[in-house]
Amino acid sequence: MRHPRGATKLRVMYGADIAMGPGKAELLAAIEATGSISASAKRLGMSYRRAWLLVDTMNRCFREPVVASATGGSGGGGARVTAFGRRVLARYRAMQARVDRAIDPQLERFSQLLR
Amino acid sequence: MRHPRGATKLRVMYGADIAMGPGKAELLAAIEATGSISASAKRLGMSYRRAWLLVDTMNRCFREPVVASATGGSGGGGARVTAFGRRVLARYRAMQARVDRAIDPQLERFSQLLR
DNA sequence: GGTCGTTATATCCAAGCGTATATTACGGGC
DNA sequence: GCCCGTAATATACGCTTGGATATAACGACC
Repeated sequence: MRHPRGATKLRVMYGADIAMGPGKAELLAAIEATGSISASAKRLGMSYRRAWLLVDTMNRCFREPVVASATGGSGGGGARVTAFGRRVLARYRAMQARVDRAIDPQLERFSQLLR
Repeated sequence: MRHPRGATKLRVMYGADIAMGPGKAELLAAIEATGSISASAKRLGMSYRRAWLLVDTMNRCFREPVVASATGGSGGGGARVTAFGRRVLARYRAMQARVDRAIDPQLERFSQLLR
């Protein structure tokens, strides 16, 4: 099996930048789980800077923020995925799954052309 | 209409590099039309270096070369898309079209979440 | 054998992306 | 009011990508 988790990567563009993609979806899920950008970055093995930039891009691309963050307070602050953000994530994943299902048999055949 | 030519980009990976994607497909079509890598590069507005690297990557990724090139000779040489390469291109485009059709209505709805 | 246009290759440079690091801002809790 | 951990921001560095340029190799044609 050449593509365990699906070999297609769905990227939804908004102008020049990627509004939603595999990395941003994972990050969103991590923030939902950890309640923190820095903890999510650590979990996903990326720098805090990168994680923050991804969040910033998402918030700029969508009509409403997908992540709401707070500085200070108990625990120093944190970040949470908004209800809107959860909808975005769910719909993105549904699309990704639909693409995978639609393409799977053809991709299997196409992969046989590879080395 | 936010995605005139389809907003999805299908990239087929082979290890670390992209065996086939939108750019390589366009390049393949250009080579088929012009019979030359340099002419195709000019037509697509990319450097010869880039075009050559894309061709090289494709030839390394697939079981058989998708482009056969010749140095010297009448016209200084040239490049042609092999029969195998035409099959690769046709199948890739079929997959891309299938993805677009499968995802179109959902993508339309998803795009409404964007700014 | 010289000419010609293309492939193939090497070198240099600029821009973008990502990491690492440091610093500041923030606000609840003690 | 101080402490703490996180968000937010800035800077420096390395890596990769792609363009511009130069050069060599090649082979049919005259």
